[in-house]
Order: sequence, then structure tokens, then C-alpha cells
Amino acid sequence: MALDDRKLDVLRAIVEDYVATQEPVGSKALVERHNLRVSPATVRNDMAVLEEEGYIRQPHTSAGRVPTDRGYRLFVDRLSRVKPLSPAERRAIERFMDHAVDLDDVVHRTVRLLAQLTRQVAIVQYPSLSRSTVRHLELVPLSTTRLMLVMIADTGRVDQRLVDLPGTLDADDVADLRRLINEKLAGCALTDTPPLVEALLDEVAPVHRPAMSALSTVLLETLVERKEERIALAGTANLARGLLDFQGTLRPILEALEEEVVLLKLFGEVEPSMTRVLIGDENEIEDLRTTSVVSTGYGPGTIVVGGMGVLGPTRMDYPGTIATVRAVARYVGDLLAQS
Amino acid sequence: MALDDRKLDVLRAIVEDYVATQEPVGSKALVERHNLRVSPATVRNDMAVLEEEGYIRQPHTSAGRVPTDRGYRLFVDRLSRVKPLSPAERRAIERFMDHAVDLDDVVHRTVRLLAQLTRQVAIVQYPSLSRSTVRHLELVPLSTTRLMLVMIADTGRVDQRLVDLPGTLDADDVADLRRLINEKLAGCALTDTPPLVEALLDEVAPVHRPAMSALSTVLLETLVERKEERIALAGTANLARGLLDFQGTLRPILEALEEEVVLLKLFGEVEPSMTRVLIGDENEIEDLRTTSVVSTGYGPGTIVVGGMGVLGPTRMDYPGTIATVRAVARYVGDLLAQS
DNA sequence: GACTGGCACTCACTTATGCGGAGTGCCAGC
DNA sequence: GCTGGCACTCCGCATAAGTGAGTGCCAGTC
Repeated sequence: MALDDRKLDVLRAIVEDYVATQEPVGSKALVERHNLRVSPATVRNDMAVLEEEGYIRQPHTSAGRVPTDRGYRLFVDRLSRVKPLSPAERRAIERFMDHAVDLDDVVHRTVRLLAQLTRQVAIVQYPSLSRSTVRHLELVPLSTTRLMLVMIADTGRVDQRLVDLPGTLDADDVADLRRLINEKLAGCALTDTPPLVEALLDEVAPVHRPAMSALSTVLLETLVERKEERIALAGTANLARGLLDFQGTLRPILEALEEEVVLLKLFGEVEPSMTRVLIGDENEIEDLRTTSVVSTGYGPGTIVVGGMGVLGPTRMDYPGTIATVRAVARYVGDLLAQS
Repeated sequence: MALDDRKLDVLRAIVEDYVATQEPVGSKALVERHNLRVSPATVRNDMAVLEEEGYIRQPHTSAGRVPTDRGYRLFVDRLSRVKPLSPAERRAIERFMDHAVDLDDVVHRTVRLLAQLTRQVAIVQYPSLSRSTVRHLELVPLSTTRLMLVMIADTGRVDQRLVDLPGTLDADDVADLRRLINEKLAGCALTDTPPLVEALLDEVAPVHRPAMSALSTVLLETLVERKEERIALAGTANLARGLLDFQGTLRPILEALEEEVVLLKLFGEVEPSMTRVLIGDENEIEDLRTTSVVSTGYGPGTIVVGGMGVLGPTRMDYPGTIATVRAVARYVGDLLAQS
């Protein structure tokens, strides 16, 4: 059954009021606050239809109506326009982000900024190794039998690992190895490196085979296997604000948020410059079924190196949140493009 | 007024019962559960004295007694022995920590381990830069006018910063600079470096003065000013478990926990192998006055490179928590000593 | 003097009962 | 198809009464 325009208006009004007041909204209040040009009784009839279709529901008989997940979905898809950010917000983003000194700082600032602007929980994925390329590999001798391998990715991310050598190497040997691995690997996408690393063994002088072998093992681990993608989180205190939203469910939500693996799922398939909205039930993760997630990919230009987003009660200001997430993601993308 | 032994026994019993049940404890229940060899009436008299002295209090007339912060303090100082860890716990520590691959991993595992074992919020400070020494400085040319400075500390911690050069440098120039700064700075305690960095300017060929100047600015920032000490946090979900403990105060606590500056205060003056217990009111931080913090320093051998601890309701199992924090800190210290 | 049993009292917590109000569904009329 | 009117439902809140754990105090005992 098709919903006529007025019914959609009613739904929109219900969502907006409920989001604002957090209280079930009744027909009378509705006509007063929005200038629907009809009487409460008419609105009630519309509401009955909307309820039948599953877009709203009553917490109990003779209470006002509350949007269902399905109702929010319709609202997000068809009834709302993304609100442009206020100049103040734009300025806040610039002011806050422009002081970032390195990647770590960028990520930290981003996540805190998002949490602050949206007043929800913010989640930012560090630029993912698997989507970046090697900028430089550094070998630092710690002793004659021990190296530290430092990998610098083009996103600015730095990873380091210890390498225990089977034999000893002097400074010149290390320099040779350093030159060699950079020659072969610098500039490659991380995902392309494994065969190149294998090939390295043949390039090296026989004396250095064992060392190279130890090194390449660690290289592979660092470059590929170590998928362990990092996540930054902020604003969990905002969950406690809406205590009404999460009656007894706060605990499992906090627990889910501490599991990095779980969070990474949220960004599973972030698409370039696409904002994704996951509402309540739609969430794969059981414990997050009472929440909504607004997420997007980010990165320099059109490339996506990671995801960021916010998580809050299904009762959230979708247009505002979507706008904020997009704006921040774009800004961080530009920042990464510069460096 | 001195408290005789039995009164102390009563206090101990009250603390233990209250910690276990989370409910005000009455005189009758007390004699039943602990074999104090006296009647409830006698216990009541003792309780009256303890209350007068401020060690316990009644939530309301005709309720059982609850320990005050002062009561916990006495308990911790004089009435409890640190519980030895169970073999299972020891094994858990080893099993969990031995898979750590680098410093980041050590810290992450430590904080999660602590949270899990104590069922509280765990806080671990990354090995602090200011207490460590420079192991190696690396310069990586990103373009002819841009370098990445990577500092490796003896604790395994790695920091990086971008350096924009006023002019251009080729690979050999960079190599020269690298050699120079390592010659002068490697092995120094970070706190000792500022004068050495100043001196660097005179050591360098006049052509490279401007470059060195830019570099030394960043060096100073990285080595010293950048006190921004990092913190890892886990187990915030455990706060929600004791919802009874933190009625409306959960939000401010979560907020305080997100402020790294606040957390660092907790470790302000960690002392070597000293476990510090901060109970309720004793905490400097307003919002954390309803919580207790058990913290200790850690590091290789007797050196302290950072702090770790747990935070929970004042109603916590102090002997168990203290034992766990100590054991984990010692284990991590040993781990750092090895590398 | 220290401990005990007894007893009256206090006060949170629970259950029962009543009431007001917001909101609904339905219907007859325009 | 919209509206005003009306009876009905049920939540939320307040008041009232009952229950019980726990106390403070006192007089009595060892």
C-alpha cells in the first residue's frame, strides 16, 4: 500500500519530535508543533495506517507513537535532507584538526572531534595497512644479532618489529640489506608484497641468506599477516547520557565497543565517499541491535584507507549526524592528501 | 581512642562482607558468617564505636553498616594481607603476555589482562618518553624538502614526526645528518638532550644550518615537549556492572577516563615497586571521588618507565586487586628487561 | 567491667488502592 | 475525506498500610 504525502509528513514529524523529546508523541502535540493543516483525529487515522505498516508503534495502549527501526529507515532514505553544517561547526573542524602533528594525532583528534560534534560514540579506524603502500623500510641495528624493522606507509602510519638474527651483521651489511629491500618493496601496495619478499632471498649474497630469511619472515608478518587493524574510540560517556535508551543494555554495548574485531566489522565494506547508515536491527552484531551506526570511508582523494563513524541510540539525529560524519571524513581525507 | 582487636576484627568482617554482598551488613549476619565468639549485641556496641570514629556509617537509621573511605583505608593499611595469586591466575598472565610481539602489543595485552583479572577498569601508561633513553634516530627522506624523523627509545617505543625543510637535501646530506645526530644523542636520557640538540647547530656545515635548525626544532618537540604520554584503557564495561555503585555518577567517570591528562595524574608520582592505593575521597580528581585506584610503577628491573593500575568502586576487593596489579606489573617489567 | 537477652523503635521497601491525564479508537455528522 | 465528540485504556504518581531487618538502650548475669 502506498503512503500518501501527508502520511509521510506525519511520519517525518513523529521522528523529528521523538528524536528531540525522547518521548512518545501524540496526535495533538503533533498538529500543534508542525503545521499539518488537519485535525488531530485525521492524524490519528494516518497513524493507525503507519502503525499497521510497521513504521511506528505504541509502547503501550494509549501512549503516543514511537518510530520503529523500519520507520527510521524510511525517514533516512526518503524523508530527510542532509543538513548543511553550521559555519561554527565548520570552523570547529578546521580549528581542531589543523593542529594535528602526525598520523596518530590526526586519528585522535578526529575521533574526539566526531564524538564532540555528534554527542555520540565515535569510532575511527587507523589507515589500514592493507590498503596502503610501502613508503620506506628502515633497519636499525640494536645489537649485532638484533634489528628493529620499521615500516613507514604512505598514509604516515609507522609499524615496528624486532628481528632476531641467526648470525651477526655489521653496519655495512645492514646498509646493504636496507638498500635492497627498499629497492624492491618501496612504493608497492602492501597486498602485492608477498611474492616480492619471497624473491628477495635469491637477490642476496649467500652469506646473508640466513639473516635475510629471518628478516623476510618478519617482513611478511608486518606487511600482511598483521592485519590487526587499530581503532580509536571516544565519547563512550555519551552512552550514559541516554540512559533511558539503553535500560540494561549499556554493559553489552560497552563490551562490544572494546572488541576491536567487532568494531572493524562495522567498517567491513566501507565504500568511497558513501555514507552508510545501519539502523537497529540491521546491525549484524547482536549487542548493537539497539543502536544505529553512521559510517563512511575516508582517505586521500577517492582512495579509501579506512572507515570512521559514530554509534548512538536508534533515536538519533540522522540528518545532522550524517552531515557531520561526511564533513569530518572529507576534511581528514584532504589532510591525508596533503602529506 | 585505640580500637581493640575485636573491634578491628569486626571492621574487617564488615569490609569483607560488604565487598562480597554489596549490601549493608547487620550485626546478626556478621556473627553468623564469621565466628566472632560474641553475641550480636556486643557487636552492635563495637559498631557504635567504629561509627563514632568514622570507620563505618549507616546509609539510614536502622540499616546495616557500610564502611567509609576511612574504614577502607584502615582495612587496607592494617587489616588485610595481600592474597597470593592462584596458580590459574599466574598461568593466565604468562599465557596471555607471552604472545606479545612488540611494545604496542605488550601494552594492549597488559591492559586487557588487568581488566579481565580484576574485573575493573584497567589503565596502563605507555613507557614514558621522559624516563627513557634514545636508542636510535632515523631520518627518512620523503621528498627533497621533507623528512620523516623516527625516534626509537630503549623501551621499544617509536615516535615519528614530519619535518618540512627550508631547502633541499639529497640522500648523502641526509645520511650525514643522521650520523651526526645519532653520534650525539644516541644513548642519552631524553631529559638530558636539550643542550645537546642546541649544540648540534654548531657541529654542522654552514650550508646545512637551516635544515639542521628545522630539524632540531622538531627534535626538541619529539624528545621533550611532547610529553603527551599515551595511555591505554580497558574494561570500562565493568563500570556498568556495579550500576548500584555509581547511581548517576557513571557519566562523569566515563568522561574523566577519556581525558588522558586526568589519567596521567593518577600515575603522577609512581614509585618503584610500590603499590599505591587511593581510596574515594583521597582522589584528587573530583569526578573520581566515588572510586578507588590501585596503581604501581613498572619497568625493567628497578627502573620505572610508567604506571599501571585499575580503577573501581571503593567497594572493591583490595587484597586481590593489589596482588594482581603487582603481579602483572612485575611480569611486564621482566618482559621489558628481556628486550 | 564486659557481655548478653530482650524489647521498643525506626525506616526502607513492598504491595495495594486510588486518581488524573494524555492519548487512543470509533462513530456520527458535515 | 475530514472533523468534533466521547468513552475507554492504561501509565505514572501519590498516598496508605504492612513487613522486616536492624538498631539503641537497658537491665540482668558472669
